[in-house]
Amino acid sequence: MDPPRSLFPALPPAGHALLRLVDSCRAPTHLRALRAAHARLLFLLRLPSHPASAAVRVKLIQAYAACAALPAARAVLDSSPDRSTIFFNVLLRGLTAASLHRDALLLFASMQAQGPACFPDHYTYPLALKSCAATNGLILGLQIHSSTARLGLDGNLFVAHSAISMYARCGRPDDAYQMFEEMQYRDVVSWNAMISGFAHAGLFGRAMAVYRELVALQCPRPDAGTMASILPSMENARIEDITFVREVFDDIQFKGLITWNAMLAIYANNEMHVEAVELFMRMQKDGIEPDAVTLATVLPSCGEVSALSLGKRIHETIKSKRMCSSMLLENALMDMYASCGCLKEAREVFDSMGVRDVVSWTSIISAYGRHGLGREAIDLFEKMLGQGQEPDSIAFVAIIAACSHAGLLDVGKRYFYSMTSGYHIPPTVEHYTCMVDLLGRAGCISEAYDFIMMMPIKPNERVWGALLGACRIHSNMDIGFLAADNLLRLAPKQTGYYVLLSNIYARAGRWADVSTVRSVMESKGIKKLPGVSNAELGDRVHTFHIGDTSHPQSKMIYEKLGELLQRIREIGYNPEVEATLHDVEEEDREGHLSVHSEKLAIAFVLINTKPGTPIRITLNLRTCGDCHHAAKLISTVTNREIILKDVNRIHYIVQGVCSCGDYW
DNA sequence: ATAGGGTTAG
Repeated sequence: MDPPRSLFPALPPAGHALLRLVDSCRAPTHLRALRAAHARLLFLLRLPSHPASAAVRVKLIQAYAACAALPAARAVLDSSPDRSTIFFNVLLRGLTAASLHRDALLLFASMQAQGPACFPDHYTYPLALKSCAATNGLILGLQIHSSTARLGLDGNLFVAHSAISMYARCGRPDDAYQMFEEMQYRDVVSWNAMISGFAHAGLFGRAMAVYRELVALQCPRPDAGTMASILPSMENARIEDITFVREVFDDIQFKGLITWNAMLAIYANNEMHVEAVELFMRMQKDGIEPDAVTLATVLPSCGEVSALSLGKRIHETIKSKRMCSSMLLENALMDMYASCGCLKEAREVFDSMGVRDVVSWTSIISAYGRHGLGREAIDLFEKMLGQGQEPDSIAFVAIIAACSHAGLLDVGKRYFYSMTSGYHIPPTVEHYTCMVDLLGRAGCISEAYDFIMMMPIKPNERVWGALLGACRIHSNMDIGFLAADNLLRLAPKQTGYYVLLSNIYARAGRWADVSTVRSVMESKGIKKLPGVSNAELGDRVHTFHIGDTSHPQSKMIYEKLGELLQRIREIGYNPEVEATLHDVEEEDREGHLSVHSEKLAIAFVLINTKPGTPIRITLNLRTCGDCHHAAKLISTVTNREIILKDVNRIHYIVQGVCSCGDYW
């Protein structure tokens, strides 16, 4: 579409064509074309004297900013004799879009001195307030907000919304809410600003309350922005809130990409990976074209439910749309493949990458680590250093965890100590947890305990949990009880710890402590996370719970499982009653063990696939010793590879041998 | 010719 004639009175046809070209320059790769068009415009119009000059310059500033060439955009502004507020507004927009908020605020501050033609207006203030919010600049934000009031601009919705957002993000959520309540007229963005404001202030409950109030009002209607605004409040959300948001989502008439992407992210952030995958499938059925954000959101969920064929289809989509230049997607692909046990494919993605960042390296290092291939992880870490890529805090978590999974005690320790000595990266509680794990699994229980005692930060539940797990493996009850008591005192949120605690105490006959565990769980309202296994078949993910009989093929699955258990008993399987991590009544133990969700999922895949097809299962807990043993023997008698991803690592089982070396 | 809320990895 041509720009309005009135703004470009004396522009020849060639000028219009050039302006269209300028408008189409929206990415750094278009910069050459933009410079060329700029040069030809200069020649054609003999800028700056041409009557259309101002409007052309505004377009040039906009285009340079969109191409991330901010100095060039600035140069156009500086060289304009006829500059006015709008020039500054456009450049400000470019700076805020590039997150250059300090530069934006400096530019804003310079406007006043340029004279009345360049005074900030109702377009300028929202941008300036946004930069205050992003830089936590409450004082400046207050000053700017009071300027808008002096100029009578505070009734402008754009100004009001950016002020609400600024207050909420600068630690004044109550002031934000007061402004919101005092507004004469509110549109949907007013509500969205308040919802996201509370979210960014960490007040998730208040964000949800405002969200529910908006929905109850029926007017204005929630939109894509509403979905995106509630998203950050929905980490570990209550299931009724998620269901509620889903209903709102279903009611949104014209769902754009952001609406879909936000709903996908809500599922993905709440461990509802099957729902995320199903929503993605529905999205495709409805003919909505996914973008890079969609795919980066759904790929981790594919990994979490072993949806390898969907993951591969997404990979094909990425290739066919030439999205592969996006590092974000390549990194997500590596993780998806690794979670599905496809180390080779993960490595192929890594090797094919033109540019790699620390996230890419960390992804491939942790892929090897999760597979128990510590040596390869170390080689890659060293290669990363050799190529001049600086490791960061998370890269060290990955390499120390890799050493831990492979039992490489000394190397792991060396990496831990090199963090502070070589890289000035202070270890976080994550690193300490990995170290306790590393020491504990290697059998250095008392060293691990001393390590915790000397930690400069307060050990959390994961640290004590790692020690307790190690004590269980190595049957060190003295330190085990110390760890257990500390863990119990922290009233951990992860339910798996209660099972671990309960078992430890029960094994020692400390029944009083067993009932304390139960009462702590009850008083904190902690419900056991039910064990769930997932397996993909065709274009669906099938889910199994412990003792599940709801699957249509349930009868066949149990028959198959009975047959399998019979066959593996013949080659030495004996249910490890004591090793169960699921707490069940004593007399029911052996019966219960046979129906752990991972066993059901294995039987299900065996029934429905051709001989030799690998069996990919994911489990949302740590696999228990009994299922691990059974899976190894099943892999032998059925001649199948079993790839079991649990919360901690990947068990790649071939002919009765697991990649974890029975050490997990 | 310009402005508000908002989605993506280790």
